[in-house]
Amino acid sequence: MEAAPPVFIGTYDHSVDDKGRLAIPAKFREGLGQRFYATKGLDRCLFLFPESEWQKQQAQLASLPLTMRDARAYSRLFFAGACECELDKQGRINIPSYLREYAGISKDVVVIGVMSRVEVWGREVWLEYSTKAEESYEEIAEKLISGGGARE
Amino acid sequence: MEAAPPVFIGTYDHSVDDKGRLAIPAKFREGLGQRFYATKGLDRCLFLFPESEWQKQQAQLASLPLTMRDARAYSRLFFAGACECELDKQGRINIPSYLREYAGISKDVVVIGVMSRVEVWGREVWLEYSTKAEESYEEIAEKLISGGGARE
DNA sequence: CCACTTCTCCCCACTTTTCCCCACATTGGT
DNA sequence: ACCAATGTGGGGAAAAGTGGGGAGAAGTGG
Repeated sequence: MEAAPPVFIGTYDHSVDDKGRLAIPAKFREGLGQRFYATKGLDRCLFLFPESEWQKQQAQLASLPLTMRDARAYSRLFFAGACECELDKQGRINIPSYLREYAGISKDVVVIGVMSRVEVWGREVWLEYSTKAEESYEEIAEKLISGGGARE
Repeated sequence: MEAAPPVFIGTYDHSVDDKGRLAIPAKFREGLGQRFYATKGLDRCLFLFPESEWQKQQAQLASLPLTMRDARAYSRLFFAGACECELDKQGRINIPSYLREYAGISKDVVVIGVMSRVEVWGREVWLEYSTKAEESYEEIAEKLISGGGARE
């Protein structure tokens, strides 16, 4: 049993082969475990959650009132888009076609660690997103770091 | 046990070899520890944080909500741009290619100590930056000091 | 109900990259 | 001038990423 929640960091360029298989970066394998969950993420990427984190997300969504239109819509996409993944002997998973389409994944993908989750992006989608985001990176950084940073 | 946070100072000219390895200045090794973290810093340089300092940054970002677009973008860049580093027997680390590209590092680098963190610069980038900064050194000083605070 | 096609999964093999170790060059101090 | 410590380079073992073939399961049509 591992009580400490895994922290995923780093960027990895990988590729999906003709059979729809994607090798999970070795550094993420231990944290994700043998069996984990993939679903439609925000901003046209895929989220990969380890079992424990998946439970959390699930619990969080379950607490939303059924009456909220947006909550319903989000839950539907989140769960309908989900998929249980299992690593094969080479450390790869199969990404179902509907997830590949959602994320615009054909061959070249970027796998990134974002704290408690792993994200999978189509290469071009990621380049566009990250380029745009970098523009405001320093701006936000200054706010966050000077705001609540070293002191306090 | 060293409770006192390390203070890094000084400038060192080092080089990255063909395999992407960079020798950490001996004076920084104790302060950084055997295992530490590298991230995309501000102004096109890399930050190296000792474990404790990294934890602080991480904790700060963990509290940001997933629902905020800007927060998501920042978390992604921060964690995707991060990397766990470990000193080899010669006191070197491996700098992943995406970090080298970000900082414009090819061979000649400058490693500087800035209080609680260590920074790694591409040589040319550093020369340009420091030259420019030196010109306005006094100017900046006046702003900071007479202003009475860091912001505005 | 049976035969065929299709898809999935598992295993093996190859290529590339990463990591670890040893050896040399250079610097600074005694 | 010698020794010690630091910075630099390279070679070899191990691991990671990638690709392809074949057995088995599932879906389809006769």
